[in-house]
Amino acid sequence: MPAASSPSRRPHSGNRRDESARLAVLHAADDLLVENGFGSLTVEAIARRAGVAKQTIYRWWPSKVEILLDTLIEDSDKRIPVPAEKPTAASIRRYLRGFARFVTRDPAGKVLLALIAEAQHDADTATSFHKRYLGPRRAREREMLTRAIEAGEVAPRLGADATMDALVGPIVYCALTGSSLPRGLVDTLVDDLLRPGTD
Amino acid sequence: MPAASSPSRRPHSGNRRDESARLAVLHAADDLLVENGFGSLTVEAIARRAGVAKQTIYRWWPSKVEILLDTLIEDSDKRIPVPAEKPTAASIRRYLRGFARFVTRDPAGKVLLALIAEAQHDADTATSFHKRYLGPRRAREREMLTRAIEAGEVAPRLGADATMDALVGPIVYCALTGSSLPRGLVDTLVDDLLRPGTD
Amino acid sequence: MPAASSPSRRPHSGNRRDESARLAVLHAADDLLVENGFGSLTVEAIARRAGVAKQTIYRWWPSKVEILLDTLIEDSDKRIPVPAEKPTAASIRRYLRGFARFVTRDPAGKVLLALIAEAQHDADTATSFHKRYLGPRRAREREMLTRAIEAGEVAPRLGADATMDALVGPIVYCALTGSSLPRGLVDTLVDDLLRPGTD
Amino acid sequence: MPAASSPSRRPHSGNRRDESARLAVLHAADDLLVENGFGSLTVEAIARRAGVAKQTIYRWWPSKVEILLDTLIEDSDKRIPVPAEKPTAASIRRYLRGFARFVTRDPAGKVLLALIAEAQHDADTATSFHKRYLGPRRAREREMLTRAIEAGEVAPRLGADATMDALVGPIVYCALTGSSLPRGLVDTLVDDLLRPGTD
DNA sequence: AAGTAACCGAGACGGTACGTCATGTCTTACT
DNA sequence: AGTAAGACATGACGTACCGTCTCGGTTACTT
Repeated sequence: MPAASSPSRRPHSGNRRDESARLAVLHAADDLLVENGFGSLTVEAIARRAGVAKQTIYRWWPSKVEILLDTLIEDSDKRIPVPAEKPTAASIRRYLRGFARFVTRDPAGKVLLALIAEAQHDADTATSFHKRYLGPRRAREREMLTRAIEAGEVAPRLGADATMDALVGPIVYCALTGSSLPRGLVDTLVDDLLRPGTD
Repeated sequence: MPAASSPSRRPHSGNRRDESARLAVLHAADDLLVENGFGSLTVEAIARRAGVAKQTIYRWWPSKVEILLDTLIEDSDKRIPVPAEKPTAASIRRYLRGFARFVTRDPAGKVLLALIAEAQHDADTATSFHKRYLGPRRAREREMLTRAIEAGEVAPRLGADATMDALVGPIVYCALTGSSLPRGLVDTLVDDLLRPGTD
Repeated sequence: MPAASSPSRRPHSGNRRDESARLAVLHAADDLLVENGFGSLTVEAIARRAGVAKQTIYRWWPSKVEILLDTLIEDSDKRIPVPAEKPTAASIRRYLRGFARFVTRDPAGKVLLALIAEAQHDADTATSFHKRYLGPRRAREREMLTRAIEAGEVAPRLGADATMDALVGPIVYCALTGSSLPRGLVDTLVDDLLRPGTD
Repeated sequence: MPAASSPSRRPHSGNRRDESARLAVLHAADDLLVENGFGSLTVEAIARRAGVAKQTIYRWWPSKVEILLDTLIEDSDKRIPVPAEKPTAASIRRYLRGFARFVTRDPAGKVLLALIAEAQHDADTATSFHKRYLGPRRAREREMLTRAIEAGEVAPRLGADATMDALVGPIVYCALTGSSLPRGLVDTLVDDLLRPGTD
C-alpha cells in the first residue's frame, strides 16, 4: 500500500463546498433528533456524529434550527407535497391523511414538531420557521383549498385559512400531546367542516 | 428598641418552607418567561429575579419545568376552570372562548404554550406535563362533554376525547403558530362538531 | 419497653450545656479526620456523625479548627506530657521518642499535623494554633531544656528554642512528608546537638 | 493604519496551546496565594485574575494543586538548584542557606509550604507532590551528599537521606511555624551533623 | 508549474449556565 | 436556655456547549 490514502478519512473536495459534509450534517442532525430529542441536540454532537468540524457547520448554517429547517423542507416536499392540480374533496382528504401519518409516524415528522416547539422558545426560530416553511406551505394549502371551493368541490363555512387551521390543528395537537390520532378524526373533520358537495 | 429589624431583609420562617420565597420564584419564572421567552429562562435568572438562592429553587423543584407547571396549574384553575355542574352547549362554547383568550392573550397562557413546546424537547417534561396538567384537565373536559351528551345538550359524531381534540386543537395550533385566531372559528367548530340538539 | 423514650435518641438536658454533645462532637471530628482526612472534614459531616445539630457546633466553637484544637490539647497533655521535674538527658531523649511516636503512629498525632498544615492556609488558624497549643507547649519545652542545661545535663551550642527546633523539626518534617522516621535519627540528633555531659 | 491591531486583545494561537494563557494562570495562582493565602485560592479567582476561562484551566490542569506544582517546579529550579558538580562542605552550606532564604523570605517559597500543607489534607496532593517535586529533589540532594561523602568532604553519622532530613527539617519546621530562623541554626546543623573533615 | 484562494478537520479560547455541595445565620418547636 | 431540625443567601465546585478563532493540510482554479 503506497502513501495514497489515510485509511478511514472522507476526502474533501478542496475549493468548493463539500456536498458529502452537507449531507452528513443533515443526516446527523435528523438522526440525533429522533434518537435523543431536541433537548440534547447540540451543535457539537452533530459535528461529532457527522465527522465534521464545528466550524464547518457554523460556516454554512447560522444555527442548528436552520439545519433542521433544511431537512424538514426537503423531506416534506418529498413525503407530503401539497396537491397542486385540480384538487378534489378526495385529494384533500388524502393529503390530510398523509400529513397525519407524517406527523405521527414518520421520523421526519419529529422535525416539524420540534421546530414548532422551538419557535415557542426562540423568536428567531419563529421568524425563520414561518418564512421558510410555514408561510410557503400555508400559501400552497390555501391555494389548494381555494381552487377546490371555486370548483364547487367543497363549501366550508369559514375562510380558506381558518378552515385549514381547523383541519390541521387537531392533527398537530394530537401529535404534540402524544395522543394517538383518534379513529375517524380526519374523516369527520373533512365531512363536518368542508361540507363537500351539498349543505 | 434599637436593633429591632435590619431594613431590607426578607425574614424567613425558619424551620418551615418560606411561602414568600415560593411565590417569588413562581412570579419571577412567569415574568421572565413572558419577557424573554423560554429560551433565555434560566434557573440562575429566576433566582436573581426572585431574590432567592439557587439552592432554594433546587430544594423544592427538580427543574424549571416544574416551576412553570406549578404556576400553570394555579393560574389555569383560576382563569379557565372546567365547568362542572350541568354543562350546556352554551357553557361549553363559553369555556372554549375563555380557553382561546387564555392561550392567545393572557400572559399565563404563554406558560402553557411553552410547556407544550418543551414537552417535545424533553421526555421528562412530557411525562410531568401529562401527569400533572394535561391528564387531569382532559379528564375534567371529558366528563363535561360526556354529561352534556347524556343530557342531550350536544351530539358529536366522535367520542368525547376526540371531539375535545377537534375543538381545542385548532385553538392551540393557532396560538402556537402565532396566527391570530380567525373570527368565528370557535363558533363554527362548536356548531359543526357538536351538532347541538340534532341535525 | 415503656413509653419513656424514642429508641436511639440521646436525650438532651435542656437548660445547661450538654456535655455528651460536646464529647460527641470532639470524637466525631477526630474520627472523621483520621478516616477521611482534613480535606473532607466538614462541619455538616461532624454534625451528622455526632448526631448533633449544626447550630450546636456553631454555638460553642467558632470553627472546626477550634474543635480539633480542643481534642489536640486534651490528647497531647495525656499522651506526651512535657517532663517537668528534674529533666535529664535521658528524659529528654524519652520525650522526643514519645513525640516521634505520637506524630507518626498515633491517630491523635494526625490532628497536630493537620493543624500545622491548616495554619499555612488560614491566618486565624495560625493565630489560634500558636496561642492555644504551640506557644504553651514551647514554653514548657524551653523550661525543660533550660533546667537541663542549668543542671549540666546537656550543653547545646544553640539557645534553648533553637535547639528544640533542631530536635523537633526533623521529626515533624518526616511526619509531614510521610517518610518513616530513619532509624537512629532521634538518638543521633540528641547526641550531636545536646552534647550531653562533655564536649 | 486603521485596522492594524485591535488594542487590548490577547490573540490566541489557534490550534495549539496558548502559552500566554498558561503563564497568566501560573502567575495569577502565585500572586493570589501570596496575597490571600491558600485558603481563599479558588479556581474561579485564578481564572478571573488571569483573564482566562475556567474551562481553560480545567483543560490543562486537573486541580489547583497542579498549577502550584508547576510554578514551584519552575521557580525552585531557577532559585535553588541543587549543586551538581563536585559538592563541597561549603557548597552544601550555601545550598542550605539559599533554601532557608527561599522558604522564609521568597514569595515563591510560600508555594512550597502551601503544598506541604495541602498534602496533609488531601491524598492526591500528597502523591503528586512526592512524585513531581519532593522525590526528584530528594534524589538530587542525596546524590549531592553521597558525592560529598565519597569525596571525604563530609562524614555524617547517619545515612544520606536521614542526614538531609535532619538538616532540612528544622528549616522547614521553622518556616511552617512562622518562627524566624534562629541565628546560627544552619551553621550549627552543618557543623554538628556533617562533622566535616574529621572527628 | 507555481501561486492563490476557499474549503476542510481539529481543537483551544472566553464565556454562560448547569446542578451539587458546604458555609454560617436564622427560626421554630421541643425538652 | 440549650437542643434537633432544617430553610435560607452565598458562592465555589467541575462539566457541557456556546460561537469565535487559528492552525495545517487539501484540492482546484488561476496565471
